[in-house]
Amino acid sequence: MVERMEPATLAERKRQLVRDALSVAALHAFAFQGFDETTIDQIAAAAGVSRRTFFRYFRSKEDVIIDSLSDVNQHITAELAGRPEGEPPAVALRRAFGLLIDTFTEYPEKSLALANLLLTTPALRARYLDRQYEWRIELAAELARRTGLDDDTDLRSSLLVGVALTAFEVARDEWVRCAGREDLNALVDKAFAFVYGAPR
Amino acid sequence: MVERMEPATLAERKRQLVRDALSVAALHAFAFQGFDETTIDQIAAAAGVSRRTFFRYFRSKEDVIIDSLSDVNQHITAELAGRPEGEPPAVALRRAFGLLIDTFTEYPEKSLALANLLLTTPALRARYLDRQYEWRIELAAELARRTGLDDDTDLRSSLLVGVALTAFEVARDEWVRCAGREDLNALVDKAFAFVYGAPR
DNA sequence: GCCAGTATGGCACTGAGTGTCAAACACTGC
DNA sequence: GCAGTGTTTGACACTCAGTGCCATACTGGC
Repeated sequence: MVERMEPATLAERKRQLVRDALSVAALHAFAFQGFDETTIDQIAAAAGVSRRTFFRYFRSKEDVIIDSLSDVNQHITAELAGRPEGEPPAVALRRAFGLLIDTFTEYPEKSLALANLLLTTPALRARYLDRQYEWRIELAAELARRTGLDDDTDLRSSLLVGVALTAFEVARDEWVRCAGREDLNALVDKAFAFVYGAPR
Repeated sequence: MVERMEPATLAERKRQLVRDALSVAALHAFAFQGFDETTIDQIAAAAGVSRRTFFRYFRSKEDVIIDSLSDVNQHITAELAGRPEGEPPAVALRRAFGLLIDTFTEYPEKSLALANLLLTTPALRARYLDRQYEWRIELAAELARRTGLDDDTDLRSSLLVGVALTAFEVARDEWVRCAGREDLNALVDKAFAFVYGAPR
């Protein structure tokens, strides 16, 4: 989940090493003693760097989590961009979200733990929702490009993305609520079918 | 906007007086020198109280804004609860949001300034979105009660509320984007018509 | 006028986040 | 191998957010 392809230079690989060490230390501390109870000093110490260095890699404690989600979001956006041109927006969005669902169902316990942490820690949830808000704008721009609409004068792409994200989030929340016992794909399908009731 | 009905006891009225003084001082400072640039010491000093007292009225700088929005949300939720039993969900939600739109169009400059502050200040936007998330759950519970559905086992009320809120937010964002030059009611109607496309 | 409850201010403390600077390190051409 | 350049790091100092604690002042009822 944290891994990425090897960069060219040694300096960058070293930098990535420190970043990963901080991520791992942070996630471990969050899981072990809670998010709010973990101080940045503890994370830095566990990763073997100074507090000041932590801030050279992450803007805040929250960003350790949020940044990794942004990577996934980026991935989904790229997937949407790669969907066939003629595909209806709702279908393209559903397919793109499929990637997200795959990462959820591939590591169910980890995903559930992360989602619980995200949704029950106020500071974290706020930052997460903010990130989703920005993502919604990015997705809408991509959808507007796909359909050839002017994103500025037309609300339709924003609405389509907003509705799709709502459907996904409600389905995911339900999946988290039942501790992953229901099938996430089926839940999302049901939610999409409901919000996109009649084809458009 | 800040006003509320006179409480019985004198102590409560006095308390409200301090709270209002802090609100006014904060809003003035935010407008005058920006949210991030305003310290809590400045707000407290401007309101004539100590920093410690500020925290006895608001949990944070953000909460000065967020708390007032929560009051409005509460109002809308009550309106939804009061809509006729037989009214379809989408219509009831649209009518309830009408109250919100009224407060926007009644004080357009103030609302636009507040919305801009809210959407351009990261910390504030995150807190706002978090509040909206909680509100969505409250509205869904109310809608479930109205329609006699079990909120836990049925995603439909959550989805209906989510879709309505998305429609409203996209319309409002567009209204803010065009600096209030378009009619907010018309924008929201258009958004609702699109997301609830076919009757269900 | 006494007593209980509450509001306030002052103080001290922890923790987040930032600017600055000097030392350590790696990478280049010579 | 060596000097020069650019980057990473740790250390220190500082501001500000947020909280606990306690002494004081004010308000109510009796």
